[in-house]
Order: sequence, then structure tokens, then C-alpha cells
Amino acid sequence: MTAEQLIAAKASEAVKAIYGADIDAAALQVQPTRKEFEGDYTLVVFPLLKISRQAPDVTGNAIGGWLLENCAEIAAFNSVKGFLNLSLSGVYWQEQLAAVSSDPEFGRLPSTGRRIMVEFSSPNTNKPLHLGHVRNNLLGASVSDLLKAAGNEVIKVTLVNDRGVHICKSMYAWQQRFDGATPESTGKKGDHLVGDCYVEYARMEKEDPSVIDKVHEMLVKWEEGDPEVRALWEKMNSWVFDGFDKTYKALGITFDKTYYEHDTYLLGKELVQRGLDMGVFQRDPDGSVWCDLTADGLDRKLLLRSDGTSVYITQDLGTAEKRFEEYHLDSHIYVVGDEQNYHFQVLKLILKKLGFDWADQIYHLSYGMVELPEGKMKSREGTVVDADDLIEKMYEEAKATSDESGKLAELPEEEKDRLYHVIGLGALKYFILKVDPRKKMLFNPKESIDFNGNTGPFIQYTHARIMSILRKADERGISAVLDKDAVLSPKEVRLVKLVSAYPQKVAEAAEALSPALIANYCYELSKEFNQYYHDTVILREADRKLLEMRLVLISTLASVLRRAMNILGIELPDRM
RNA sequence: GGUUCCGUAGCUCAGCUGGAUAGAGCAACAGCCUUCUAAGCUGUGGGUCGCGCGUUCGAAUCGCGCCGGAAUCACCA
Repeated sequence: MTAEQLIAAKASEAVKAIYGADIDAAALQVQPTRKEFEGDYTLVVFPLLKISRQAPDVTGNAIGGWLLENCAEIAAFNSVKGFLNLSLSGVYWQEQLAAVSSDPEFGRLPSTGRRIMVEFSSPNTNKPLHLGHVRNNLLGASVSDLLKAAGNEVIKVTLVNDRGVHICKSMYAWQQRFDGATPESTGKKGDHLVGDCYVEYARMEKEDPSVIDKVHEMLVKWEEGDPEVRALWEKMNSWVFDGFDKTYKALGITFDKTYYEHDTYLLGKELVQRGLDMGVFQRDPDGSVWCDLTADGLDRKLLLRSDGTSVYITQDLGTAEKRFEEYHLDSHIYVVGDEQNYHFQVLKLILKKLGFDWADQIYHLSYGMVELPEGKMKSREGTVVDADDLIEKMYEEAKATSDESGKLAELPEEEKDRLYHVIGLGALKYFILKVDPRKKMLFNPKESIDFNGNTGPFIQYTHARIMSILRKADERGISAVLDKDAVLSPKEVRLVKLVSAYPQKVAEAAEALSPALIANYCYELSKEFNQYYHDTVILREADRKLLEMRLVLISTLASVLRRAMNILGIELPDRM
């Protein structure tokens, strides 16, 4: 029986005891709320005022002062201003701790039988990844893990935008201005080298706007399959992929399947014909094909250019259909910035018009842009925060903080190095994931990401502290055992309460597609533990049973923290 | 101009499926290391929850209207 059910079962009984047996308790509709005040659970007695109207002797706020003791599992029962606060007994929470600590699958929700595809990252192969991509990647990866924890089958995919005018721009600049430079010859990471080409192209076009014609020529050649252009394209793309692989590896990002746009950009053309046959699309005199969405409050949307070539959305229509068919998806989530809200609104609508009943299962996880104090990042103005630089900077920061404390001094260099990475990445990932995905977020490059307070390292540190206690206990031959005689203190009850709320948090976060809820939960839990740690010296406890119970408590806590932080892709070190 | 999203402490953010005195962190100030890791803990100061009206016993939370900001509305992707 969950705490909620237990409380609900006792609610009518309790209210009856207050108002007297002649009141129909069921009619009172006592509703437990999730809010906590003094008690574990607060019951809001909604019809209180209705009662007072019917029975003037019971006024709205006059139930204060009632106290019900030892109502079975309910240890304390008091009421304030129409709110009834119930506390569950310590025995209840002791049982909860026993249940949680012995469940190796705790926090993994039962299978929903649903298969969900999550598309994220989807980079262009003409420049290196920046902070905006980092947010996208981290969100996509953690939302995937979150959905898995919530009992879904998840397929992580990315769609690499590896063709088009923008790619030809980099290629053209390389041909003209880079004198055969390669990642090897320059010692530059491949994606950065190609990014330089792209920047150089922008300069070239400024000097001589006619270069765009050359680029278009190149694109035509690419589409014709010109061997020379294709060879250059493949060469430069491979440089970029090598570079991306390193960044993905550093961030711990993986995909189950990678789609390439050069394979998919022709998809969707048959759908255009189908739409025309169904009468939901129209062909203009110049040959272009449109979908009229004005009746839905939107504009006309182009689906096929007058020359018969497809546009961005045409491809998306086609890939969506292909994926739902191939994988029998129950749902498809696109992790894409909120600047494309309109695009996805249109995409869904058109799919519906084409008669696909799965169109409603398409979900655009629309996240806010990462902004700098001076506004949006602009590659032309050089205000882009590069992903590789940032990761490196976080590593340096972790190293500096760690060396200053001297806590890792005795560890071998290799291990220290690994920990700097874990801590630096932990800080970065947590910084990004703790904010609500839908909201835009601010990053100030001048102030480095903090390691104190509500941060990744704070939670990692909490974990390291717990592990340190467990190591010492182990050295002294003390093991974690639960005994009925070991009574939980109020602070310990708080901790057990938080820990046992974890599955509920996973469910909520998965429903909201918000890793931020998990991050906040981890913070709350860590903060609570640190307070407990401060005023309870566990290893000094003389009562052996109490000590052993506390070891169970903190190791369970550490384990739940690890599971939760793993959803965010953050590793918790045993020492730091 | 149409549509959508956002506005909570000096800064960055929680809270938003209506509930009790609106919470954290950072920054500032004052304390706590002969005790399991001070990346920690405790305390002080700091708020017309953008503004107004409405619904309700009750609104940061729901509705409407303003004000301010952002995104978007391409034969770009």
C-alpha cells in the first residue's frame, strides 16, 4: 500500500472522528494533496464551508485544535485552518526503507509496451558543435534515458544534415583558399577545419557576392553525382564526422541509428502525389505544389518547388512515414529548438490531412535557445561558445578546484584525470539540464559554471561523502543491516520519504519530458543529506543496530542518487 | 500585423494539474574544520510573483485585457 492510498483510506475515518459519525464522510470528498507542510500528507477538506453553511456550529476554520492520536498507522493527526495534517508512523517508513533497499530495480517503472523514437542532435556538417548543440544533445540523451526508466522502449536517432548549399559553401572555400589543408597537415580537429572554411566563405561572399553562383554550380554537380565533387564532399564530411565523434564521445552521447540526409532528402515525394490525389494539396500553374492551411489559421505551405525538387518539410513528411512504418512506433519525439515550432505544427497538420492516424503521436520537444548576456550566439560575430572548448574549460576548472583542495593528491595521475573529466562534465551537464527545457537559458562565458550550491559537483560531492563513510565502515567490519529496533529519527524519516518518492518523480519527469525535474530531485535529496551529515556523525554511533540501519539508509540514498543522475548522464564518483 | 512562448529577490533559476508564512543557489554580511571529505553546514539582509480586471472560501498558479521581451510566418534548412 502506498502512502497515498493509506492516507486516503484513513481520511474518511479521521474526518468522521472530527465531525461525528452522523456526517457522511464519503460525501466530504477529502482530497489528499501532494503538498507537504508539517505532516507527511495534507488533506484539504474542500466542503468545509459548505458544511458550515448547513451547520453553523461548525465554522470554516474552526476545526483547529482537534487532535487524533494513534489512528492505526497514523501517528499524529492535527488540523489547521481547514487543512488536516497526517503523519505516518516511523514503522511505516522503516518498512519503506527495507523495501527500497532490497529492490535492485527500484525506480525502473513497469513496461508500458510503448516504443518511442527520439530524434536529436541532427547537426550540419559545415561547422563544429556549439553550446546550443550541447543543450540539444544532453536533452535528447537524458529524455531518452528518462523514457527508458519509465518503462518505454526507446530508439535514439539522429539525422545528419550532410548535403545542401551550406555544405557546398565550405567545399568551395576549401578549394579556393585552403591550399589542400587537411586535419593532419594543420593539426586541427576536422569539424573545426571545415568550420573555418565556412567562415572563410562568408568573407569571400562579402568581397564578391557572385561566388554564390559557383556554389550553386557545385550543388548541381553534386546532385548529378559528379565524381570530383562527390569525392571532395566525402572527404570533407569524413573530417567532420571524425571531429563530431570525438565531441560525442566526450559528452557520452550515442545513437541507435544515424540517418544521413543524402539518403533521405528525396523521401516524401510520393506523399506529395498522394496529397494531390486526395485533393489536400494543390498544384500552382508554375508547377509548384502547396498545402493550404489558411483554414487552420496558418499560411500556405510549399511542398515541391516549381522545378520539382523537394523542400525541407517534404523530406520530414517522408521520413516520418518511413519511421512509423519501419519501426511500428507508438510515438516519435523530435528534440528541436523552439525556433522551429511553426515547422512542427505544420508538419503534424499536413500528416493529419494525409490521413495518418499516428500524426498525433508526433511530439516536438521544443527547447529554448541558449543565450549569452549580449543575446543570441552569432557565428559571424565570433560569439559562439564552442562545445570542445567548453568541455576542455570545464575539465581545467575541475582540475583547479580539485588540486586546491588536495583531496585527490594520493591518487594515480590516470585516475585523477578521469575524475576531472567526470566532475567537469557533471558541472556542465547539470548546469544545462537543471533548467526547464522549454525555457531559454542564459550562459555567461565570463563567469565559469559554478561548483558550489545547486550544481552537479555538489551532488557528486554528496555521493563521494557517502561512499567514504561506507568504505570506512567496511574497513571496520561493519555492514549495513536493518533491524526493527533501530528507530528512525525525524531527519531520517525525511530522507526515506524523499528516497521512496523517486519512482513517482521518474513518472512525472517522463510525463513532462523534463530531466530538470530529476535534477531538482537530486538536489533536494543531496541537500537533505548534507544537513543530516552535519549533525549526525554516523560512524560514531555507539548503538550498533542504529549504526547498521544508518548504513542501509545512506547506501540506499547513494544508490538512488546514482540512478537518478544516470538519467542525466552524470556519473557519481566514489571520491573527489 | 497574425500565431506561439516567456516575464518570480541584484543575478541564475525552482514553485504553476488553485491551497497554509512564495523557495533555493550565486553575490553581500556574520558564524562553524582536535569529530565520517568545509565542493559542506548555520544565520542575517533582500519580493507590489510585469500591470489591471475577473472566476473562487482561497490566485504566482486559471480566464480576459494591457505593458515589456523572444521566436516564427521563405521556391533556407
